[in-house]
Amino acid sequence: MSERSNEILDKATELFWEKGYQATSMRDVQDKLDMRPGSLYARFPGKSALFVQVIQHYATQLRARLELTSDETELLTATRRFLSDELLRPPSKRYQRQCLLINAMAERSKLGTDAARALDDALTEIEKGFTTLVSALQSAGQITTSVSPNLIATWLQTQFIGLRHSAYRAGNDEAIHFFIDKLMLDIQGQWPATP
Amino acid sequence: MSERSNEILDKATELFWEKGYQATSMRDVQDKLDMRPGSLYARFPGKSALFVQVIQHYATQLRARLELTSDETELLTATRRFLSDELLRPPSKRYQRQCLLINAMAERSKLGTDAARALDDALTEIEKGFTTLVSALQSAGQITTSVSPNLIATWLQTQFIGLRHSAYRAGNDEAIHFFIDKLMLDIQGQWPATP
DNA sequence: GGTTTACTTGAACAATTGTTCAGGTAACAA
DNA sequence: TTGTTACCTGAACAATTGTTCAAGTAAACC
Repeated sequence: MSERSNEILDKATELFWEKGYQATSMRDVQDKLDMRPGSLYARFPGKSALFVQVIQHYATQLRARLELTSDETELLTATRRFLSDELLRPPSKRYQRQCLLINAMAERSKLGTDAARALDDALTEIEKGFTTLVSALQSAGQITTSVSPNLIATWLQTQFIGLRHSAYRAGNDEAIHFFIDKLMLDIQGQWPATP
Repeated sequence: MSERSNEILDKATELFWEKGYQATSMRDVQDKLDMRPGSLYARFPGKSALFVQVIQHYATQLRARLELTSDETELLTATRRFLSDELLRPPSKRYQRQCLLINAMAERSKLGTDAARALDDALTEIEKGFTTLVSALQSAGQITTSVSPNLIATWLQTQFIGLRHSAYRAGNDEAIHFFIDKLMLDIQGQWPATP
């Protein structure tokens, strides 16, 4: 992957993240990079293929951040810091508080089969990252082992999705801190009987 | 509002809900209703105005369901039933598991100022419904009063958003039941110090 | 020097979009 | 009957979309 291709991917990620898939035109991408259509199509076969690569890049990075969190020693503290970092993106990059993949899910019907597949794979990839974290927490004796790591991981991802929406909409960040605190209590709290 | 206009609104709601705002063309609406453009534009000034009405209709109905829930005597049971009903929409209407408004939020940048405003208002409207429910729960002594009803309502709405995404993606519904059980424990569980 | 390779340009295409409009129809009031 | 109102038809519009392509450029390799 050449330097230029990486630059294209980065700028395209910004656009797709901020505006969505359909709302981002190839001309938007061209303008942001000062490129002509032919140059862009020489590297990426089309809009859909470009989006697939953006999705994969995004999921790989997010999972990497989760794996990094799972390697720390103070796991609960690390978990809290991970959430804070993701949820409290500064005002200049507020759009990043929403999840690119969840945004894409809302437009799933207008994605080609390949992009829809890539989207599903990306969400599964991230779930794996959460599972690693949950397993680490269980091994360290920080949370219950009476519920399977996969199920807790899905629960955690669900919390994460809800919180990202909330963080995007929220007027001030105090409520977000409060919700993170609540989550830290809940994950250590009581769990229902496993189904 | 005439009978025909209501029919238009219903069909348009289905389309916008299932496919999203941009992905739904006025021709889609026309085809679904076997109408010609002029007939449609005689009743609704344009696509954006149609979407505004769909949003308002959607929010009004959802809030009404919350108010109804708040009127029951067994409030915790009613809350659980509300969640089950919303989250476990049958396979034929699976798209309804996602929230129309949250989907619309992902396309916010491509909405006109009027539609964006309507979207914000709709979300506020629903939050009011949650606040009513939480206040009722507090008055009945079912949950803590040490946290303001508004904050718990926002928390509950956050949970609801995450769960709807999860319910849409989930392969089987057992995990969803488990998450609802977990939510019912958490809402009665420990809460952080209020900010 | 000659040839290939990779990249660029800028115009153009076909399809789809939201919307408009001149003219038609049918019911109802005066 | 006459006029009004409300709705409808079907073709057409201008703009935007993703994408293609013939032609040019410039560095790399023989």
